Amino acid sequence: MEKFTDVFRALSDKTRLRILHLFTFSKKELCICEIMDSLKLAQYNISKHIRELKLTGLVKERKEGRFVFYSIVEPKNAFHRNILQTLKAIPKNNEDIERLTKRVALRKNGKIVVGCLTSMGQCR
Amino acid sequence: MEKFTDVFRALSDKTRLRILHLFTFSKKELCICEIMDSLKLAQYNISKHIRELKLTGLVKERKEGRFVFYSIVEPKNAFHRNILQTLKAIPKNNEDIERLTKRVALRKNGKIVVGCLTSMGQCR
DNA sequence: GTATAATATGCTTAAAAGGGCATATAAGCA
DNA sequence: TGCTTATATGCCCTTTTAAGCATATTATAC
Repeated sequence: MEKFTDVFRALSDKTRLRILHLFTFSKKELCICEIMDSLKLAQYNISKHIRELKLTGLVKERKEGRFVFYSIVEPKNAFHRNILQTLKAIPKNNEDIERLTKRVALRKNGKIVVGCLTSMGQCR
Repeated sequence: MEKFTDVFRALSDKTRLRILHLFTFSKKELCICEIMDSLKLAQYNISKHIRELKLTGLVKERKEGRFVFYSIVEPKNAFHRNILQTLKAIPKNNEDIERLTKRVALRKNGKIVVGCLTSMGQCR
């Protein structure tokens, strides 16, 4: 039961929902700098929230060089599937999506070539 | 968005999930004393948690004399429907269900005739 | 190796949440 | 009216949580 409440707790935060929305919209792996530029939040903030999402098993990571790519974990049971379905029913923040679209467009052949643009936090 | 995070927050508590499970299992209106006897928790505790569930729109109440009957609100949108679907995918606490079954069996023609049995809190 | 960029994390503080307990409110009944 | 029972709520205390800030870690490039 604890595990289930933990998932709900992870979803009970506005920033974490915004992060998850970026994933479900883009259907891509995203790195921290892309997320922080999309949400206009500090780097440490994104990192911490992503950590929560990772701990509850909603998000996974893949390291590639200096970057870490995060993405949604494919559901492995009914509960998990229902959670993702539920997320789809939540209206997304349009500004976030717009910024994400622009940000991802800066990739060259899928590779990140532009670092953090936002000067929030200390990532530049 | 706030509204959505509030629903998730409401579900991020073990006791509240146990309460909701009683409703989804019994498909009935339940009163506080039946819930406290089923979960073996103090009355003030149940009252407070039910209040949260009411505030987030997951549970509604109907007053009947000295008793207040609570029940699940019928979903009115996709998000709400998905939430209830998600709850179904969570394993229930068997002891709770067993106690609830016994407790509800004490009703006479659907009327509550036995008050709080649990001596927790101050309901008796 | 050194500098730099991406990400993680420890510390502090403020706000929220949950349990325990006492008490308030409200309705039925003697 | 006064008592009892069902439910609600205010207060205290402890724990958790999230943000801010500084700093640590890791990998790349020079």
